Amino acid sequence: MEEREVRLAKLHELRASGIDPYGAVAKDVVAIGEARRGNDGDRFSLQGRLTTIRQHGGLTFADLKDFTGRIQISFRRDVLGERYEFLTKFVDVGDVLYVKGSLYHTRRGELTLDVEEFRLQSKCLRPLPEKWHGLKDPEVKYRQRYLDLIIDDDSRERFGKRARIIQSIRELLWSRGFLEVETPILQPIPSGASARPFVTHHNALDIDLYLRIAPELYLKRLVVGGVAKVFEIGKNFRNEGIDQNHNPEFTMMELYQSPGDYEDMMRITEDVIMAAVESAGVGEQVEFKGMTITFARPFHRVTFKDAFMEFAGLRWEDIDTAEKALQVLQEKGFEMTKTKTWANAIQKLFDELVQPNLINPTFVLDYPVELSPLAKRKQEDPGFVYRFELFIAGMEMANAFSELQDPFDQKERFEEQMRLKQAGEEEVTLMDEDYVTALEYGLPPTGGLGLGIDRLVMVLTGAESIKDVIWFPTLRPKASDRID
RNA sequence: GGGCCAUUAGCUCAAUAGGUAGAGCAACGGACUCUUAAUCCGUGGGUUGCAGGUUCGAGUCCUGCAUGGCCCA
Repeated sequence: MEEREVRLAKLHELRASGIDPYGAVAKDVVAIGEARRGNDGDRFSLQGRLTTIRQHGGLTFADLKDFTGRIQISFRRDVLGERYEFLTKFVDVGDVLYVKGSLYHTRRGELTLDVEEFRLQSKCLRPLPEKWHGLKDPEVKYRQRYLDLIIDDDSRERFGKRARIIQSIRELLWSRGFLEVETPILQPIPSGASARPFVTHHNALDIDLYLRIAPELYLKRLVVGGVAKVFEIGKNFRNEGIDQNHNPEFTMMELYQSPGDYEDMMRITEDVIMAAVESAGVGEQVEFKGMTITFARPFHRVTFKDAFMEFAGLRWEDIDTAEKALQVLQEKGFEMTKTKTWANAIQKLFDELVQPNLINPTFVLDYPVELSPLAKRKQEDPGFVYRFELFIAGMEMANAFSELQDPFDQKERFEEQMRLKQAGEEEVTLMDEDYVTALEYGLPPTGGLGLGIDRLVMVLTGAESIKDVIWFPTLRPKASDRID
């Protein structure tokens, strides 16, 4: 008889004897983490999942876990009487139990709750993965995250940290007077960034809508409307490949501040990152994929131009035209697949040669206008914009700029993007006329910032794959789970 | 999209050279009132990811497919 059938038989027997294997709600329970702070003699009611059972005749030890921790509990025949037989007959590893009792320390010194009353809160019908070796199959960990969370303490702590990091960012921004908002996820024009969108259809309106690739243009509309300090934490959706740093849906924080500029954004980026570091409970040095990352402000700053010399040994004069940049690309053995523009070439050179070397938090500033259709031109050098990106551990972590205010310049930048699209460029920032109209009403000087939450959590938890910090990462469904 | 690797009991893993699939944990029965990978005695458990092929014989070799991982584009 398979284990599931054994447990099912117990379930039926319980019901036959009038006991509900899915018990009534217990409203007096405290978190296990809280009970662990109690003293000998304190009485607590707990609810948690039984993860191991060690039976010794008339005495049974077991481990009870919830999201806040683990505690040992003990059952004694001389205390429980008939209930003790119920325990040995009907309770299995994996069951969710309600227990009530008092704390003591065992001879070996372990804090333990001696159970006086207990109740089955939910029968577990399937065997749990074995806790000794745990659950290793990454596919199962992602698909059945609940098993991963039950079994793997590291995973549970990692996701706890994720939640705390997000909370720390939210609290920091609230404390500084930023208003938290929600802007459309279903958008008629998926602009605000350059990425391929997901398409969907609204039946009543009979129009295609796109899942947002960025909330940017809507948040800036709010700034036009007078919401001077605003932020949003939420999902963006990009229809691209999946790898260790990319999931099709990922969590972004975007904020806008007016009056503000990219200098302000650098300061607030440091504030946000350092708050996250603190909330994650890691020191200022973090090990990540064999790299040692030091979080110390001020973060290193280097201009886009100078970064090529500092991190790749390339002189700007040797890559400042399409021809020269394409030639260097070829010399270094990289292919140009898309349109052969300077913007593409220089971006590729940066991605391949500079970015992997940006280990400690580094602000790269003053990007070419060709790469930044939404950022404000530098007054003294209009071919470049007041924009920076933050890199940590070779990953793009944040992107920010002084926002482009001029509606005519913005319109021209959009038009240039549409020309590139016509020329075959797949990823462009799409024209949004309604946004240009908003700018005509007047966007005050504004600094804007976008921060990739998942990647930050990766670095702060040592997770090598973005899938390990996303509760339910995108996977190809099994054939039986497709609706087609 | 291309390459490599993996897929065996509920979990973690074995299986010589192609010769009828094993272990630990979990489960089941029993002993045991301070264990924590509890211990001791005993028992059962497999569509070897799926579909074909080669062979007297396939977990093992070949082809295709599926899912995942890593690398590349």
